[in-house]
Amino acid sequence: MTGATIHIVASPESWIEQAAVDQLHQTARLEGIDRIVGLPDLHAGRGIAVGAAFWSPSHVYPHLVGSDIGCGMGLWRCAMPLRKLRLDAAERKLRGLEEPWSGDQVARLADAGLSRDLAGEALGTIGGGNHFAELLRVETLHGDTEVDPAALYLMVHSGSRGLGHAILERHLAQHNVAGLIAGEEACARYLAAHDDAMAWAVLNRELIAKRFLDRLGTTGERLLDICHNSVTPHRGGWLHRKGAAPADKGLVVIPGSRGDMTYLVRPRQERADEALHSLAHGAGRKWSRSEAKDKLVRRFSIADLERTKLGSRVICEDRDLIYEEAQQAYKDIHQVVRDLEQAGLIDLIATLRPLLTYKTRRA
DNA sequence: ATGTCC
Repeated sequence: MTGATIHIVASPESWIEQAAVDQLHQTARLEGIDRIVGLPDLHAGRGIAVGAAFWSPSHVYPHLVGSDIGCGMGLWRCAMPLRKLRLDAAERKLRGLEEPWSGDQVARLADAGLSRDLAGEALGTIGGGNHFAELLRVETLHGDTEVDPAALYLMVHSGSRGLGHAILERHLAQHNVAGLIAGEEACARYLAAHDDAMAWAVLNRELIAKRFLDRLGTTGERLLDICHNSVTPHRGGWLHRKGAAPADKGLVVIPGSRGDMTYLVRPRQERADEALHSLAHGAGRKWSRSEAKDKLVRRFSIADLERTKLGSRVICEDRDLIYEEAQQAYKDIHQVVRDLEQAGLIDLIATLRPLLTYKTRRA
């Protein structure tokens, strides 16, 4: 009945909070959950640990995916070379990304195979929490790679905004946290809505990147887009990823906190199954939002946090949010990536340095 | 996380 195996990918040097491990054990009791993997960025969430993958041969559990269905990372190589970037000018030009996108939503939705009913004010906007759009440059190349060190890069972290939230709310109102049986109609309905939210989130990141690059007077080429909140068919069952990047969808970016490095990595396949074909999706929280605010508000001014230890800039005019999302609230990304490397799950391609992060101009 | 809760 409670036979799920739990495997945590983390070296003894990595600190994993007990509350998160306890949450994995709670989730292991759900009917039909066979295997659980915690990644090195594992941390406690609201009931469900973040940085984990859950496999079931028989059940789909929407609350294991959470409300931000399709949330993930996109990475673009900008047409504008790094040497042309003027940070002061860029900072002035970057504003208004919270406003609704005035382009042809219906056409873009149709291209993505989505109904015009999914148009709305949130499409093309970053949102709150840990979401951002960030300019980066190559810090280090690891071995032979086609990554261009003279290029400027844009990374976008966002999701399905109110759409995924509404899909989960609708499910919970009917079923609470009971699982859906694969093959039954209610399950198919959820999965159809989930897949729409995933496609919507991919389009959202695309539009955010387009708007961001428009303001800088340039264009970009998308190098990758990966979702870290999803449930997908896997080996005859269902693989839920809650803050876990897929290791079977090509290159992956693993972002540090704003103010630390981001890694571009290539998943290795030999031992991928041990980690349920999943990778860490970032540094992982060390402190909850409220802890971060309490600890940091006495030590740092807003101006302090608008410049990071790497000298990058953070545009975040929401003063609660800039404390909640400060780099100090996150674990060490270098250790997280070392753990994945040691576990034989990745090869490093490049380390990317943040230059400017846009979160919100909404005060 | 949230066309977000006070």
